[in-house]
Amino acid sequence: MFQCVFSSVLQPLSTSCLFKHLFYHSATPASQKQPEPIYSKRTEIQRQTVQAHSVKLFIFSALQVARQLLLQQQQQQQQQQQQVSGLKSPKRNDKQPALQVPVSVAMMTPQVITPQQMQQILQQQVLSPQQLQVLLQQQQALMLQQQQLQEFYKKQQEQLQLQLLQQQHAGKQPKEQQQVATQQLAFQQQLLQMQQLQQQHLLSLQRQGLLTIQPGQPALPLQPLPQGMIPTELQQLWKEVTSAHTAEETTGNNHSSLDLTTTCVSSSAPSKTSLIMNPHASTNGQLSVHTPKRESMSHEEHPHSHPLYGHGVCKWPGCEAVCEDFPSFLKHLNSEHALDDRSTAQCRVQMQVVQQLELQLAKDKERLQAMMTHLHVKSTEPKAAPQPLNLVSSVTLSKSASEASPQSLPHTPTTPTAPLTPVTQGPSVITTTSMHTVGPIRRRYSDKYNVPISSADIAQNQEFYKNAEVRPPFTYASLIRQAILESPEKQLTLNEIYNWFTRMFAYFRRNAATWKNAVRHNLSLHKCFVRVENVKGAVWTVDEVEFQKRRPQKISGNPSLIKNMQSSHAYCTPLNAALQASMAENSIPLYTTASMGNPTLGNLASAIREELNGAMEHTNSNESDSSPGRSPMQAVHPVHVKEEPLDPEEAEGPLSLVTTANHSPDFDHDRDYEDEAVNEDIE
DNA sequence: TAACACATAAACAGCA
DNA sequence: CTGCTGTTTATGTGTT
Repeated sequence: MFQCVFSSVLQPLSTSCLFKHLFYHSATPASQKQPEPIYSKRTEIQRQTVQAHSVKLFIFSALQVARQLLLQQQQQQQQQQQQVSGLKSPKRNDKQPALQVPVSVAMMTPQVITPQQMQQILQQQVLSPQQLQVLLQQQQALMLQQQQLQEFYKKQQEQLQLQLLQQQHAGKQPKEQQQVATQQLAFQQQLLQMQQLQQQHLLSLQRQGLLTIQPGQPALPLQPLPQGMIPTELQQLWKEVTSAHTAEETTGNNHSSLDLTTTCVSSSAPSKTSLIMNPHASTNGQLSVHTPKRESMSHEEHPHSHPLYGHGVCKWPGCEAVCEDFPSFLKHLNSEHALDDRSTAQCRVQMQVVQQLELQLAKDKERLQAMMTHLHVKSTEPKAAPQPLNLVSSVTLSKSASEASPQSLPHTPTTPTAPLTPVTQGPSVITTTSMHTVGPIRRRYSDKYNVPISSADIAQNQEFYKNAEVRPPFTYASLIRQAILESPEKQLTLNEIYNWFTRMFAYFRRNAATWKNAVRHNLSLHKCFVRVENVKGAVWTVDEVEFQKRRPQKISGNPSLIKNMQSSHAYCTPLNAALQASMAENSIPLYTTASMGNPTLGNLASAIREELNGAMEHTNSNESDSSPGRSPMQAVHPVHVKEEPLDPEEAEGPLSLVTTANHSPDFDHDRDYEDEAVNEDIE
């Protein structure tokens, strides 16, 4: 369960409802402005962590030259002192007596060799002087790390104190604590990663035989951060620390021998957090070759490669503000996408989208593997580039992989918003939120090769297309038909079709003029769309006969596949079941009849049946020259034939299957339906 | 290369 | 006049 954190709403939400709910907040103005965008802050967090790490190693490298065995005693003394003082900075104890946020001592405990262990090692006399030196050097590095951590944490404590006081005066609402829980998690994760890094070092020492840990000694006291920290303060802390570490960056940036990204991904940390921390890591589970530091530096050196900026347009989800240059984009980013309720919620939505995509990708990969195994096809799935999920994507991959695969990295300068880019719809349709879907670029492919699958694809990726600004790989005609068929009365006004587009596809929430024009154009152009005059206006219906007529060219290849489909004697029910199973398996929350007031699944299933029938019908006609005009809907999906005279030019005799049922005088029902759907969405 | 399907842009008309 | 709706034409791209 989630809770909507918008200022006007505090509403418990399920995961699926959250998407819908948040969408209707998209117009909510930013309630408060803070200077730093979330993504930048995350990047800063990563960068600072790595930088701190690098600096520590650099300092250590400089120091180690002068260190000799004499350091043993000093180090032991140092450790003993720390143990006595509870490993807390004395200054912090002095400064934070009352309001100090509890800090886990264990978290601050370095994974260093205890004096007992050191003594043990020395007593064992099993180490050569060189080994001892190495050990001591490593130990020293850890000590430095630890000191850095302590200082860092102390600084945070101080800042936190200040922020607490400020907040008490400002009287901020407590729900803000939830709004930036993501940042808190990220911060905790970074600290945990630091710990794990130390842990890895310790383990490596163990592997080298340089260190033996006593059985009773907890080797890996990994403990989470206390939950007492207030995220808003952490934001400020990070900012402070960021500025404080800027000097270090200039000195230590050449010594980043340790990459926290590795720790980030290889650790058992939840991938969710990993994604938060490293948006550039491939969601495919592959490691990004870019360290966070390089990433942020690249942003500084090549500002136009900002993942949220491209083609002069802000790429923030749901935003398409035109920014002429990068500074204006930064200004826009800071002003419009500051750390406020909306941005945080959008960020969460994005996280959910990515999570869902990952889940789906994993499952579909598994499925693909099983299919390939079953079909005895050698798996050509490369491990370097994520493959598209569906067959539609696979079809397009051969053509578009070279240009689209870089889209899996947000670094690419090419950016979404195809309609804004007049050149092609090729790589531009992929957004940073849709790294997996490299494929569905050319809608016509899907329409031509996989019409039966496309509807299932719509259903299967419904949530995806609703939230990710990816161009759906379906033609306008298919989408319009889908919209009309999903309506309870199989008829929609133009405006309702518009609403369906925007509701079902995030992609169509921008560049309205373009796609609306295309919708109108398609409605007028294709005979399969029939305009029906009504008392209160005109509605559009689908003439299935005409729609099927334009099908023969669509499924042109792979007759064996179609034959296989035909051979399935009762394909409808299994398909429907498979569809539902697939949805359930992928844990994709779907509209249900109950939640939508709109039997989407049923309509989709019937649409699939229809399209399958249509495909096979035309295959039959191709093969056996059977009558092409007969609509499969007559057998599978009977509809009510309205006798009311239609447009005489469009009506095609008694076979016209225009679904104009229930033309009640009170035609406001359709508008009500829209509103109902919206309400259902919110709930 | 031609035919076709499709997307996109745009002009235009009718109407509220 | 403006905006919406609907029609039509032109153009470019990709596929067969």
